[in-house]
Amino acid sequence: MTRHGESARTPVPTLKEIADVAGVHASTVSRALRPTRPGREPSAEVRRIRALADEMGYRPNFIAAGLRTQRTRTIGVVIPRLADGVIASLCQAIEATATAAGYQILIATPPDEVEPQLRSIDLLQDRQVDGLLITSLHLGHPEMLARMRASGVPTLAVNRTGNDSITAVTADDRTGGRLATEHLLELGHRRIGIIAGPRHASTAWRRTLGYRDALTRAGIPVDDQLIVHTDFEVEGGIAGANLLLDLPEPPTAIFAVNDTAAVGALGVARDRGLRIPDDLSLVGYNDIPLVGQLPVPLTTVRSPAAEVGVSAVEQLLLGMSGGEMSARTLPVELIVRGSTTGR
Amino acid sequence: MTRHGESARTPVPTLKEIADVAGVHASTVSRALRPTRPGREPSAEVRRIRALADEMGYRPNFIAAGLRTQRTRTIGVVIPRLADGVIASLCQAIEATATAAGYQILIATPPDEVEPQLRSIDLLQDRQVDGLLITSLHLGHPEMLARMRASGVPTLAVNRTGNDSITAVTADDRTGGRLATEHLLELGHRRIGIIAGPRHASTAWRRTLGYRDALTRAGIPVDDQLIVHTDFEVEGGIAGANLLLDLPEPPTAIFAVNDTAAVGALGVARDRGLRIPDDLSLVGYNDIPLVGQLPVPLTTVRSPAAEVGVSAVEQLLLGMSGGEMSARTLPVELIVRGSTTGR
DNA sequence: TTGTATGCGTTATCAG
DNA sequence: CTGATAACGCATACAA
Repeated sequence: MTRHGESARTPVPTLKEIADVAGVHASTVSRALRPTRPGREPSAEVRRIRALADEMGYRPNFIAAGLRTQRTRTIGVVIPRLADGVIASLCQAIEATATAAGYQILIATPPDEVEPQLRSIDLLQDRQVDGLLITSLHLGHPEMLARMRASGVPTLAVNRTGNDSITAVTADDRTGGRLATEHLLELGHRRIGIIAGPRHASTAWRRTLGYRDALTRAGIPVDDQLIVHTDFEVEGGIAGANLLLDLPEPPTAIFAVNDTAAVGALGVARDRGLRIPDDLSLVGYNDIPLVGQLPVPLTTVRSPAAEVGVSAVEQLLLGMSGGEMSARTLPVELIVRGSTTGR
Repeated sequence: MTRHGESARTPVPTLKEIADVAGVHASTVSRALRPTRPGREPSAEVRRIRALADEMGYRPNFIAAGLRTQRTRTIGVVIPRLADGVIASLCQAIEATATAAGYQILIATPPDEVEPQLRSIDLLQDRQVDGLLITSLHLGHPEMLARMRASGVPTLAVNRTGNDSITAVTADDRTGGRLATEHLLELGHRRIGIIAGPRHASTAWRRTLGYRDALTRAGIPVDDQLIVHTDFEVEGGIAGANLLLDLPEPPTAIFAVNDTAAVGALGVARDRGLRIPDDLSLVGYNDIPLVGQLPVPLTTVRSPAAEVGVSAVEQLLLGMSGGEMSARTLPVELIVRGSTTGR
């Protein structure tokens, strides 16, 4: 009877078992199995051992190797809201880049609150990850930094910024927010509402900062009534749009800081009999694949989620090999489609 | 200088270091730190040791413990197409359930091809995962089964079925496909096209099977021209809809086996000047949050992605504790909205 | 190049 | 209940 209670399993052989069959010492097998230095031919003995290991179905035990070398070839990823398509794209890019570099990723996708996220960091560190990627919404939280520092594991913020003391790879959200708003201003809109996402999410507030930038540059005073905070989901878009459109002096255009919320706003417009873009202009953010195919395709800002993931892993790999990680801010692009028009 | 080249890090203390300070043996610390049996008070000595460990910032090393116990408290998840929102929801549910049970998840999201997926399975097994969840599209592939058997690790198919020899937790895709098609039949449609997804994806072909079921029951011969295979993305929906609508005798209704493809079809309808639902009825699949908010909200089938994830982890936990895993097929629900009408 | 010995941090077994 | 010891599987410093 085996540990898990199954019956017949072919046990994976260990180095020692290979060695016994080969008539050499385990350490010899260990050495024979490690990659030959480039340019050098493996000796006949090495080839023999490798063939035997292969035949016996040898597979290295990463746990044992990790204990010995103090390197697990594992990257921890703390990534709340994984169910969101944009976040998932980011995650897939992280995984692909890590895998290509010989790393695996250990994922935690805790709720959007500080405590669970701290627990996630601890758990990943307990598993001796070689590096840590964090897309938390609460990076500014002091305890967060303390935890990240504690273990000395190279840690990088992805898609978010917190404190300056942690290196971050993000998209240029502030510019994105400004581009979206400037586009509406150029079309002649003067009352522009913004569905601004959660207060504690740096992506959201940086896009909102860009919105403020644009208005300020245009000499238009910022009306705080026009800034509504909600969540990133469809429901948030619905709630936000209703708040804005119920104002005594409602906006003629709405900028939602993500596409999902923009679609929620779309539903509200539909229910109120407002035509897009004639009665209301709408701008989203992220350019998720769906929004280009809507009956009225959505004007939006394309944010390079996959590139952010790739770049983050690259920086982290650098950090893990003793180098200095540097912050990256990747460019975004305004995609003008049919949901915005002049007035 | 530490391994990774940083300077000042507070090294995490080991059991031995705690023991030295406490003036006891490491094994005593180990025992003191494991949970007291419920109902029993921890002794004064145990409390003293725990307080000291806490004060010194002790964190258990899972790698070392795993080597010793042969249990890593890790579940491997092979989950292609993670960038898809539905898959990501499934993944998040898996993670949450696993975390709640004290497990972490190691993720691989390989491309939709056999070879990379086999590699993913091997890599996860090399890391001594205690159990394996696989949402591969290629579960039928013989090599796939061989690999899954090889290590004796409890393995479960999620969201897919392959061969009967592997236990699976899925949604009832066949019924879903039938419900969608029956709805269109009841509305009077007789030429119903289906954007049927990839041939090798069991979810897709089971939904297609349900489509065939419905037609057969209604005594309507299946016209193979009306079944077009594409991918799961927006682009697939566009290509599929174009193929169908270019037929000499085009369908009056289209059933897309996922919402994303349905939105692609929506774009095609828009470009061709076809009104939904008057000129063309459209049914999707999954009920992603967006589609309820479209100008014409989409009729679709709600598939319980999160529940599938939860149930899969529950079954796997059962299997890992020596029990017998059993197959689950979770119910789906037709959601009728505005994109379908009679003719 | 090969074998020997040691240790990574933990837990299980055994004797006291 | 505690301490000592061994072992998990591997990698490496050192000696041969």
